[in-house]
Amino acid sequence: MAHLTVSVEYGVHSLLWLTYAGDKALSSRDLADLQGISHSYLAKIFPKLEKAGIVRASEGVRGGYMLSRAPEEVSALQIVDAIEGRKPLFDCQDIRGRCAIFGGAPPTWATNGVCAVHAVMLRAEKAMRDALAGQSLADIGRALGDKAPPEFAAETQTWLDTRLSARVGRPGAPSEREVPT
Amino acid sequence: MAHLTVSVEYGVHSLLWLTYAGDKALSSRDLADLQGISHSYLAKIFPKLEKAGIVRASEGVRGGYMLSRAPEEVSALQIVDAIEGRKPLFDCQDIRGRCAIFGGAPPTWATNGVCAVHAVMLRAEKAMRDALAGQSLADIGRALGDKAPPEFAAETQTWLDTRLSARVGRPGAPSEREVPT
DNA sequence: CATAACGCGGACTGATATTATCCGCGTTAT
DNA sequence: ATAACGCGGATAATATCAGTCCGCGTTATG
Ligand code: FES
Ligand code: FES
Repeated sequence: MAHLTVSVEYGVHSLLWLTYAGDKALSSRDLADLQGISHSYLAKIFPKLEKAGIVRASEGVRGGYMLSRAPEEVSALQIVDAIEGRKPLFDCQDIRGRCAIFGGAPPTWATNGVCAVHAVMLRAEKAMRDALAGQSLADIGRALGDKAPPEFAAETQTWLDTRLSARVGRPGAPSEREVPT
Repeated sequence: MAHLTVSVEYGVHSLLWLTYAGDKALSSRDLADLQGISHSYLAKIFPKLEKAGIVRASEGVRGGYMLSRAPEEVSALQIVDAIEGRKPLFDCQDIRGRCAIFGGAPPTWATNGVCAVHAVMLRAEKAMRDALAGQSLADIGRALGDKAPPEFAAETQTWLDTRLSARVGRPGAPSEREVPT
C-alpha cells in the first residue's frame, strides 16, 4: 500500500483507453472487462474523475464516459489529485510544540511558521507534484503507443466495436458479454 | 496516514536533538521525554537508524545513542529510507498484462520494460528522492536554530545536564526523572 | 411501456499498515 | 546486586485500502 494507490493505476490506464475510443462512450464495465480489473471498484473511481472535470458521463443505456478535455490538457497530477484527493506526502503532528523544555507552554518563536523538518518534506512533495504536472495524458499515451505494433490499434477498435454492438440487451434475451479467454 | 509517517517526524527531530548533545549519549527515553512523545515507539525507530549507520548505540547503564556521522553527511533521504525501508511511492500491479484483447497471453511487446504509466510515477518518485537527498541534517538544524533565541541553547544544555546527572540510579533509591510541566 | 444497461452513492467486509504498549533477554556502570 | 540501558518479539487499536453488494434515478431499445 503505497502513497499512490492502485486506484491511480486503474484510473490512468482507463483514461488511456478512453483516448483510444475517440467519441464513443465506454461504460465502466467495458473498461473493467477490457483490462481484467474489478468493475465495482473501477465504478467508484470514475465519479471522482467526473467531478474533477476530466471525464464526462452520460447516463442510461449506452451511457458511459468520454474524455471532456483533450489528452494534452490533462496532466498526471490532475488525475492523481482527482483520485487521491490531494493527500499530503507527510502530515506533521507538530512535535516541536511538545518539547519538555517549554513545559506545556511553547513560546511563539517555536511554533510559528512551518517547522524546518516539515519544510523539507513540503519541498520533496512539491518536487514530486511538479514532476507529475509536467506529464500529460497525451505524453503517456504516446509512450505506450510507441511500443505497440501497428495492427494493435485495429484489434482494439474491433474489440470495442464488438463490445458496443453486443451490449444493447434485448428484453428477455440478455446479451452474453463474455469474451473468450 | 501519509506516505512519510510520524516515525520520520520522530526520527528526524530526535536526530536534531542529538546534534545538540554533542558527544553525550542520549537514551531513547531521554529523547522521548524531551519531546513529549511515546518512548516505546521511539525505541523501535532507533535500531533502524543504527542499522543504517546514522547513529551508534552504547549499551548498559548510561548507554544511549550518538550520531555516528557529522550532520553534514546525513541526508534527509538516508533518514527516510532507514526508517521507512525504501518503500516505493507507487507499486505497479501490472494491469497491462491482463488486457482482454490479449486473452490471457500478453505478447512480449506489451509487458517488457516499464509501463509508461509506471514510468511517470517513477520519475515523480525520483524527483521527490532527489529533493530529500539535497537536504542534510545540518541544513535542517541550521534552519531550526535560526528561529531560536540565543538563550535557548543554554536552556537545552541545562535540561540535558540535569537529566543526565539525575538518571544514574542508585540501588534502592530510584531517581525521579519527572520534569515539572 | 416494460426492460435492461447505465451512472451514482452508501453500507459493508477483509486485508494490511500504522501507532503504540508490554514483556523478557543480554549488557554495563555504580 | 541493582537499575538503566538497547534489542527484539508479541499484541492490540485504529485507519486506510481494495473490493463487493445493494438500491436509486435515467435512458435507449424493443
Ligand atoms: S513539528 Fe512536525 S515536522 Fe517538525
Ligand atoms: S501496468 Fe502498472 S502502471 Fe501500467
